[in-house]
Amino acid sequence: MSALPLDPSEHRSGALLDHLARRMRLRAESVLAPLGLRPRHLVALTVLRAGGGTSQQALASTLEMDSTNIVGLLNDLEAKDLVERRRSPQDRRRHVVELTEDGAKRLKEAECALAGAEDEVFGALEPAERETLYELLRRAATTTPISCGEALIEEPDAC
Amino acid sequence: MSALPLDPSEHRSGALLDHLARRMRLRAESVLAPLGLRPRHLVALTVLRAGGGTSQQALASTLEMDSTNIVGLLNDLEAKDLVERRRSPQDRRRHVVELTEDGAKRLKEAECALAGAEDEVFGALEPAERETLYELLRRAATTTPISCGEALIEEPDAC
DNA sequence: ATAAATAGTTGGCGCTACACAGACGATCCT
DNA sequence: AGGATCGTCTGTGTAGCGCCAACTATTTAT
Repeated sequence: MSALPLDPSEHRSGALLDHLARRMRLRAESVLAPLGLRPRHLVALTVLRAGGGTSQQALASTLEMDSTNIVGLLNDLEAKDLVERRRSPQDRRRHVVELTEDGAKRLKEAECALAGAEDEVFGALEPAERETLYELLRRAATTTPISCGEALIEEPDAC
Repeated sequence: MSALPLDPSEHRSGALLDHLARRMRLRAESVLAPLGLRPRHLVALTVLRAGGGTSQQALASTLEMDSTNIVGLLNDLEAKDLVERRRSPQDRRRHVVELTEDGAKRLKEAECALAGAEDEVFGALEPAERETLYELLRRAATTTPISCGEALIEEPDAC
């Protein structure tokens, strides 16, 4: 298992990711509608659960969204008491955004409700494989991109 | 490997998938722009490469897009000679859509160009893990959802 | 042979997501 | 005091995309 002729040169996951995300999102939309949530809310809640209390601009950076649009997103979530905005004691300009208990519960409910949708999309994978997939995605998601200096150093562009 | 205490009950990949797909798409857009492509074109080309010659409505079903929008998508690709529409000899109403040589080449170029973007998004994963991820995504993507009767039979909704 | 169904195309309408820009209050840092 | 920063609000523009309707070419069913 050492000198595999592995040539991952063209094994780009981007398009597949896009494709599957779309499939999931389509299903998620209808499943989540009765819960008053949208896919994008789920993403925010998930990030919030993983990251704990973060400022809004940190959230904007993680979500890679414009901060002005984060406002509306959080307004939605706060109106439903799924999220709480508290002023930071250190810097009172900042809002520390945090998941409420209700938010965590609702997130869990939503995830539960999504089981069927995932069964459809990931039907080809066995439970253990899905778990592997989840783990890989989770790890990739919980690291801020570009943060390491890698991208700055090398840019070979030679495939 | 039987009675693992694995509890994947709340390990839903949907949100992570969405999140990472967004990150990739944002980067892909700028990387692909010089090639005259957009993320959605990449998805279509990828599906086409995997699936061989398919009718447009089959493509619409795979991509889970409205068939009227498939037309424009294919117009783009055909205008660039990346894709070919031929009438099916069996059923002359149908268009058999197929990747051209140029299309396959361009797709490969695009994938090559996306290497940097993936390095940013999947920086947390080692090459072998990325390969695993790719393989899981590929398998999940190359099976039509709902096609099996699974989803029709069971709908427990009890988590 | 005639009717009905199907594949693709075109055009238009409308909604949603989002980026972007401008202006504002509150607050921090010099 | 003055400038930078965080969050908020509002408005504008654009892109993706679903959906409806009409039309042609073709197949299939009666």
